[in-house]
Amino acid sequence: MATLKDVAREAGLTVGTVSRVLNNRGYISEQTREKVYDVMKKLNYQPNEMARSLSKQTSKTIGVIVPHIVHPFFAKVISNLEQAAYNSQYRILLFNSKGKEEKEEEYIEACRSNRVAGVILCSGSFNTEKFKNLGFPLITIERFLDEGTAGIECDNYSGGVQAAEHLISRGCRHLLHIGGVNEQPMPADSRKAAFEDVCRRYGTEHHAVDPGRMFYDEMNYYPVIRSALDQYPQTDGIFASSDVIAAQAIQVCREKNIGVPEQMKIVGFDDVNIASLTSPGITTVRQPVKEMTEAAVSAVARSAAGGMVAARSVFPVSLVIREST
Amino acid sequence: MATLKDVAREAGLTVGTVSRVLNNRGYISEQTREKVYDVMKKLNYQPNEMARSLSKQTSKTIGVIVPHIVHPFFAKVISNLEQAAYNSQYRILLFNSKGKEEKEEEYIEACRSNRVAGVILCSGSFNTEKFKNLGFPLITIERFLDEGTAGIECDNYSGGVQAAEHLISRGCRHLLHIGGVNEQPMPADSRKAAFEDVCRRYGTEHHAVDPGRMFYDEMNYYPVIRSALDQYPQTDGIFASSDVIAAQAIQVCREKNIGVPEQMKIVGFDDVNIASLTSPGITTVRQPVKEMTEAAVSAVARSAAGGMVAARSVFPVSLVIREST
DNA sequence: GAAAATGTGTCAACCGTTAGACATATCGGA
DNA sequence: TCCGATATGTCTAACGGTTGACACATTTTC
Repeated sequence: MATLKDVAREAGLTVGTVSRVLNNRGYISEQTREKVYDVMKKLNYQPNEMARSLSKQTSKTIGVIVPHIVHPFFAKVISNLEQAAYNSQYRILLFNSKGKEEKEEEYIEACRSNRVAGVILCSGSFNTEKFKNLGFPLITIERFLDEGTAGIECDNYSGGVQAAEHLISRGCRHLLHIGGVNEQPMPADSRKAAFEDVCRRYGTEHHAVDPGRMFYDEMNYYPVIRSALDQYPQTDGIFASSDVIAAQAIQVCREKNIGVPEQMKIVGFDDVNIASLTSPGITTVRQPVKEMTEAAVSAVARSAAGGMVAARSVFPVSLVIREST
Repeated sequence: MATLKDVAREAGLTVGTVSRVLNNRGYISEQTREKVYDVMKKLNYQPNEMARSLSKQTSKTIGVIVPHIVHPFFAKVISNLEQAAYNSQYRILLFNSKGKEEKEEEYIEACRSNRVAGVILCSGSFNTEKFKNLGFPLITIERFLDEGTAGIECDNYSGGVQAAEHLISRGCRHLLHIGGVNEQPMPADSRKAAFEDVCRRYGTEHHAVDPGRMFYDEMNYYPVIRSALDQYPQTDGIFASSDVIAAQAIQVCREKNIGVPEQMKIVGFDDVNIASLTSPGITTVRQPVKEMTEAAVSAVARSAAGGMVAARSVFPVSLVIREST
């Protein structure tokens, strides 16, 4: 593959000069500039990012670590991160930790080896010691981390409040919360806390169940939902902590001949596209994923440029009302 | 961040020696080896992959270009590629072309700049000129490309045959095929061809509809499905070219009070996890994504090592019978 | 007991690019 | 006339690692 040196030779210049036109450094005559561009095109030259990064001591790559790729929420996060990265001329190196701490650490090390500009961590493990002195910013999305440079979350508590109040205002009197899969404290826990606070405030009967970690990979929440509905048969409103769970709750209701929304109202969380594709469409708490991922990428960019970033950013959520309530 | 030089100094050796223990090259005494490892741990040393790649003239990174991240099939492909890459010590640089040719080309150039070991292309555009003389292997998944080093597909034709014969053997007499989103010729087209061949052979009445590209991003096939069922009301069997479409077809049937599988039998394609999570579960043609992605990664690895790889590999599919038929 | 094989380690060139130091040359102004 | 600003370009030391060439012991083999 052609190198700067080849371009320089072909253009009758030195590498220094060519590098200057490439990086818009110093003074270069229009004539020289054009000459260089011509030759680059002719030789089908592409700068070697490795060499560039090595020399500049920083790369245009962002490490993204997620616990799951197939789950719609994370797929949406990844997709939006890719878009945001692209807009800022970054690339993403994708890692799937599968929620395992060892893999997460291993991937952080891989990022370090690749001298990424920063890491965006959406994963759920916990070993905070390993995250010190990494040499690059560590941005988290929906995840607590003292050592992180910046934490980005949605307003989970407000989301929980909106969901619960909505169900109550729709006439539900026996509420059920179905939680996520996390074992460690997560920002998302506030959803449940808010739900319980609201129920207590209104004096509404409520229960909560939590799928264990075992369901994480498979996204199969049916057993929990079925057993929860068997245990609390009078339930007339469900607040599910994700749209995937909500979608499955709809199916379970169908099995049991419980009409949604007539006999059972269901609110999800996230607003991923299955929420609008089920029937009935799912009323859900929308996370502004686009804004959150843009904030994450721009935090990396700013931090890489030596700038300051907010230690914690909380994005507002909004209730999207569809047919399930 | 600590460098090889730091490690060497601290261990009282030269960089050459330290590099040797790192790469298991030449003879090194157990004592020296241990000393080096101790110092590396002490200094929290991580080799600089940039420098390494630059020197070795090859990287441990694979570029992955997909047209969609949120679509369950591609999410599954990405997830499996990441796993396969991890197993072979590769990392993946993820790009979302959104099916746009310009972006695809841009991303191929980005891969070239990053001196990837190879590119795995699942995207759908067409400009074959640009893909010549890249300097690295170009592996495609479910995609035709003359210039590619290797093409990996599933046996789409056989899948179509199995789906159609299954529907007919279950007693369907008025079949409908709902196609995918591609505008250009794709391996997946054989699904439809097979379906039509089988129907003709059995003398079964059949029709086919194709969603345009417009549905690509949104994965919203409802309008096509609804209008197809309005147009062909006697339909009693659907072969959908993806599980996402099949899942939506089930919903449409529910809307229209058509019992699945009693009045309408539905077969999907891919076997992504929504297929087993809908109710009824979707009978579908299973693509061996794990094997296909492993083949793709190992093709990159082998090709990077100067080896030969099959120009075209076709993987067998199998019918997974669930409740929708 | 010399040649060959096995160990152990050093040295320096090279990978492709960047960027600061350093020539020159031109030109307007004091 | 000399000075500093403006333009244009060259040279070379990094960046962090790899690797072949080479030096020197020590052991084995015939």
